[in-house]
Amino acid sequence: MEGAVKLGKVLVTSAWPYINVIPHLGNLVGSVLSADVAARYYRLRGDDVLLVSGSDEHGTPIEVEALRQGITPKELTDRNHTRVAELFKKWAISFDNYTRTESPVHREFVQETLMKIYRNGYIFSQETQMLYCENDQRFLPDRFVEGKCPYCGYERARGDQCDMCGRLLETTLLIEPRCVICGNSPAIKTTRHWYIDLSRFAEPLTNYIKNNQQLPLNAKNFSLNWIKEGLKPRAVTRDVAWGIPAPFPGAEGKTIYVWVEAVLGYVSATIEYCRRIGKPEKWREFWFDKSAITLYFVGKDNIPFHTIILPALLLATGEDYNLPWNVSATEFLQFKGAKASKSQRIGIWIDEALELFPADYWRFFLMATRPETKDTNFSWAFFIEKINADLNDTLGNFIHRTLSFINTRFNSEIPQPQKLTSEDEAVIQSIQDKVKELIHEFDAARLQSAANTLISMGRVGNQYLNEKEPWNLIKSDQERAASILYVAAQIVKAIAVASAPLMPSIAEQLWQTLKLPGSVHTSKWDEALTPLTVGHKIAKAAPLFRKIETDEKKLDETLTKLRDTMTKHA
RNA sequence: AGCGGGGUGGGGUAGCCAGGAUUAACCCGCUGGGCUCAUAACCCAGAGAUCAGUAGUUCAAAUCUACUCCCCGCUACCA
Repeated sequence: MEGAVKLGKVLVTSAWPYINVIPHLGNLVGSVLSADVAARYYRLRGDDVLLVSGSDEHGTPIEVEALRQGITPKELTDRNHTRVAELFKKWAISFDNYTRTESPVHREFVQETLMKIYRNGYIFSQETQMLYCENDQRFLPDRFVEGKCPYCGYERARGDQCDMCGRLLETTLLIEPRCVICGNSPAIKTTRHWYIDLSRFAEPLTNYIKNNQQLPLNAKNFSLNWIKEGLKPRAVTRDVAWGIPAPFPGAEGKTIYVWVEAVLGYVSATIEYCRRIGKPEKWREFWFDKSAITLYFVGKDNIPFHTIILPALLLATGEDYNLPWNVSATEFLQFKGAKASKSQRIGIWIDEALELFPADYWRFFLMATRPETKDTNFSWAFFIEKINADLNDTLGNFIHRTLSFINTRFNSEIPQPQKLTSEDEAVIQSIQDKVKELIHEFDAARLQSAANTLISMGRVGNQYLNEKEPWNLIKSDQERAASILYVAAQIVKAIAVASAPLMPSIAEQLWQTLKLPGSVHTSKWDEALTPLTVGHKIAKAAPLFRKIETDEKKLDETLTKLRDTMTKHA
């Protein structure tokens, strides 16, 4: 059997979380979680899948946060990386490699690749003027400078934009500028930086984006527009101590811009994984084999880094890398109408969420509300609705009424059906159609629809049982009742497989209740449509979900309390 | 300001890029009915939307075009 089917290569990646803080649900939904759902789906399809990502840990905001806490940047990111990696495990994110930008493999790969691009003549250096804080001995990115807006007089305008009047600013125009870190007035200082000349890739990038059939509309339009407006050279170096040293001649003391290294991390993480499993050359299958699929899950704020910067870097190596096959870009998950903000306590963080409800509840909910075409809004009311009505009442109840019926009336054995009627066949057909629908949705990264389709399988089951009333038939026509439950049991099995990408532990629990061999996660998608054998004994069913009995107000209070105790421990 | 995305029954969403094979779909809620196997869960029927507005293209527009209003994001050194 082995080797009979050529497996598809699928590299699934997620934008690298920037770990100055723990991610919130909005960070998770479009990137890491979506990537995991997709990866789990492709594994079930039988593809050779690699899910990689890592912590993005360099740059000014990390340095500043470390300074605030009185520790070194490395101490900060060691701690946060460990914490975030643990949390992703609890969220059941099935990374093959969750690495970090401090990884030696990554550092070496970034430096080598940039030197390659440099030797190919796409990188030049140029002097520029930047604000410098003498007190902190640090160059200040625009957003680390505040001052009075020259247009509206707002006292806390940032160096790049005034939040009050919305105007874009030249940092040097700020009245009474001050360093956000220490409050002193910054000076203007000349410095040299290295730039990649993106404009030289305008044509290949345009062709690539136009011809990419998978790319969602938001990513496509945004990217084409960027190119149309004219690609400008982009600095690949920063005057920051905490980062990967720039390898260019004369660039001593400079580090690589975090986004440039983060996107190259997709490659380095693949290399690192393949070395670890003892197949150091295997990474090329994912990055150069033209039949391989590379799938990126990102939030809309970093579309250009994946549709323009990364492809440009890959093209600039001259090595025929695979460019992103799809960049699934989500809009934002808002919280009660506002953007998540740690300081204003708006939002829910991924550590807190798990203290309140099981990971699978969140996973399902987040996919069901995944902001695929527009921003969506988190509210407890909607969360409760999804968990109670969809998971518990529709899906969970169907599974439970079916299995417990088999437990009590058929001695926990899959009953022997008679010849199935056309109505029975129609229901089975309907479930097969749902499974096919799921395949289309997962293939197109339409994960929100997939969550709905999964629930609709429960609806089909509930309708079927209500219509056939096996609880009455069992009194008059035991054999007919047996047929009904046989069919219902097949639907349950299909649900067990189909729910695996979205709710891995619930799916596994169901798989074990059905007493099927091994794990649902090592089985195959086709199992969804393979019937349970007659006489097969199942375990005693227990409800898979519990209804949420509290209300919005109580949940908010619980969260606030939780937050206070967690802060104390931190 | 420029650019991108969005505005769809009371609430939440899909459909729009490739206009019509639908009476504008789905979930929640609401009204009425049914069922009692199941976690007071389930099922059926019904009310409720001229798809932000205006003008246009077309035999045909939620879908394409133009303009207007409102919300979100980005604007290249925040990451």
